[in-house]
Formats: sequence, C-alpha cells, structure tokens
Amino acid sequence: MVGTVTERLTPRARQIVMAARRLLEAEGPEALSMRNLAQQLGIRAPSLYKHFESKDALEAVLISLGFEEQAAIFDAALKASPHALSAMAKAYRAYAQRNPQLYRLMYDRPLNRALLIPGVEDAAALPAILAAGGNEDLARAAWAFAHGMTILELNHRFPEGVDLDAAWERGMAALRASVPTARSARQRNRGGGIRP
Amino acid sequence: MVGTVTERLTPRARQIVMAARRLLEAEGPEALSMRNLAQQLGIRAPSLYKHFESKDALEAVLISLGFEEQAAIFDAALKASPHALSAMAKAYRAYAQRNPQLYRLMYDRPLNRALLIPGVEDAAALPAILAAGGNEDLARAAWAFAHGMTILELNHRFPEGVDLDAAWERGMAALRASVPTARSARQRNRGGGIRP
DNA sequence: GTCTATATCAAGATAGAC
DNA sequence: GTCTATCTTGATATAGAC
Repeated sequence: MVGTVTERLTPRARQIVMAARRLLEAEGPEALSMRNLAQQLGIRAPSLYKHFESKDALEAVLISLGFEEQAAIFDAALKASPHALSAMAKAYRAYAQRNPQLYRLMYDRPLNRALLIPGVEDAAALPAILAAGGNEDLARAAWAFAHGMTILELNHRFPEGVDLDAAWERGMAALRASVPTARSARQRNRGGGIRP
Repeated sequence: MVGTVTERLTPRARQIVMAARRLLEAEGPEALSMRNLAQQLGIRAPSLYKHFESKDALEAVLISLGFEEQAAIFDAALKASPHALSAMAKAYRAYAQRNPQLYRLMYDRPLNRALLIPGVEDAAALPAILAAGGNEDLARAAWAFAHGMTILELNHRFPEGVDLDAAWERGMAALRASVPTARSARQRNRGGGIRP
C-alpha cells in the first residue's frame, strides 16, 4: 500500500507536500509556516490555500505519509526476522532517526484524526500487535518504551555521551521475555481496536 | 529539600508563579502567555518583567518546581516499598495525572538547563537509578517506558476505553524481572552522570 | 510595583483581480 | 494557479513616567 497518500494529491499538491517535508526536516516544526513554505516554493502564502484548505490539512498529509512509511518498514521488519519485537524496535528507532522532525510532528500533539487519510494510523500499529504475539497490552507497553526512548533522546533528556544502545537493549530484552506463545495469545486477546 | 525552589523567590514572584501554575493547569501551555498571566493577576503584562527576566525564566521556575516535587514523591515511594521499581512507576504516573500540563511543560521540549535551579533535575532522577538496583541502563529503560505511557495517554494516542492499567502492569512486570541484585549492580554500574 | 505607549514580529486566513 | 492587499490576532519585550 505504499504510495496511497501521495497518490491522492494533485501533482502540484504533491510538490508542496514534498517541499513542506524538506522544510520541516531542515528547520523543525516551528519553521513550518505557510509563509516559509511558500517562500521555499517561490510563491506567496495565500496561493497555498488553493491546494490545501488549511495548514492543519497540509500537516495531516505529512503525518499520514509518516504512518504509511512506518507501516511499510514495520511490515518488512516483521516478515524479515524471527525476533519480531526486537526487529520492530530497531525499525522504529531507525525511522525516527532518519525523520526526527516528522516524528515530532506525528507524536508531539493530539492527532486530528478527521483530517488523516483513513486507515494509516491503524496500519502502522498492526505489525506491533503481531510482533507482541497478539497481546495488546504488551504491544502498548513496547510502543510506549520505544516512543519514550525516541522522544527523550530527541529532546536531549539523557545525559550526554551515555550508551543508549544499552538502554534500548535492556528494555527490549525485558519485553521480549514477556511475549506470549501463539496459544496463550489466543486466550488473552480481548479486542478493542487495532491501535496498540 | 522540599521548598527550595519557591524559597528563592520574593513573595510577589511566588504569587506570580502560583498563578502561572494555575493558569497552565487550567488551560494548557499555549494559554500561558504573559498577557493571560498578567490578566489573572489583575495587572498588565509588562509588570511581570519586574519580577522575571523573561518568559523562559518564569517557565524554568515552574519546571524546577515540578522536578522538586517529583524528587520528593519518588524518594517517598522508594522508601515506602520493597518493590521499588513498581512503586516508582506508580508515583510517576500519579504525578503526571495530577499535573498533566506541568508534565507537558517539563518534558515536551529540550530543557533550558541554564535557567533551572541547579540540581533539581538530577534529584528527581536519582531515586529511579536506585530503584533499578543501580543499573543505569535499566533505569533509563524504565523511565522511557513510564514517560512513553504517560505522554501517549495525555495525547490520546491509545484507542479509547482501552485498559491502560494492564499495559502499565505488563511493562513494569517485564522490567521488574530485570532488576539486578545488589552484587551484580556493583559490577555493572559504570557511572556517567546522575540522570538516568 | 505598576502603568501607558510602543516596538517588533509573525502567525493563519480571506477577498477579489488577473 | 498565483497575485496584491488586507484582516485579525497574538506573541515577547522595552522605555520611561508615576
């Protein structure tokens, strides 16, 4: 399903989204203003509103794109490795490191789900549940751990020079030991939604 | 050491900080502007600058206050319970739930450490390291898990109605099983700073 | 300690012409 | 699809009088 987000856009809207992504990644979410974005494209800010209803709508496309990309790499990690949970964690960390500002945009605030492309959020979450052996509580715990490590590192909250690889490995080792077997998973899984 | 932060302030500055805290908790970080704050106090915004050099300086006092309070409740949790790591996690979660907007202010951005009251950040972190049996990697992992659960819940990232108690317990059970003994801790602890 | 007046800047968004 | 001109709002902060 890669490409469904940008395929919904007109060619010009796609160009704008790509410019927005470059600007975001280069200068951070505060710099992503309609004025700055227009300048990057060599046009004026009001022109952008012919392509997107609002700034929120434009950001929602970026966020949808992020979920779509996460879903793809999580699926790949899940299929490629027998150690599903660790592979997912590595993929999660790598994505955030390659796209730190988009990651911030995706996770720093409550989501405006009405503006998202339907399904993208759940598509990114499903592989995590599978990697947790179907146990949603464990999937949520693993997600929280991965997000916490990621955002605390992005915000420079750990002491400088510290070995974060070791902290990741320590946490993942603990969580891995907690993955249920296929049999116990069937007993435990009580539904409730696709997101972990 | 409770009270050291507000003790450094003049009586009027203390009143301003308390009003800022009420405003922050009632309406969120975006509403904490110098204008709004002044209005709460029945004065004009420029008057605030006679008491604080900048908005950042005022926020730094609030953040220092948060660390001071966290240090106090973490110390208490550590002393009160033989299950140190779980007690810490419960205290962490409870503090964030009682002070959600201050929690956001404390953790959503990189810290301006030059403006903080010296030592408060480390004082809040030390109990976590002790609770992790002295293993700093584990302390960092546990902190990341607790912060991730907290901020994802505050931002409504989990599906509605889901049992987050179970996710907390699942994660903490896994991490708890990983706490080293006093003997192994002495071998492992490699220093590097007080923050986890 | 507080005031008024002001500087400075930047944000999102709309109307209507071309 | 882009423009100019404009509206509206709001932010942090300073100068200098009282």
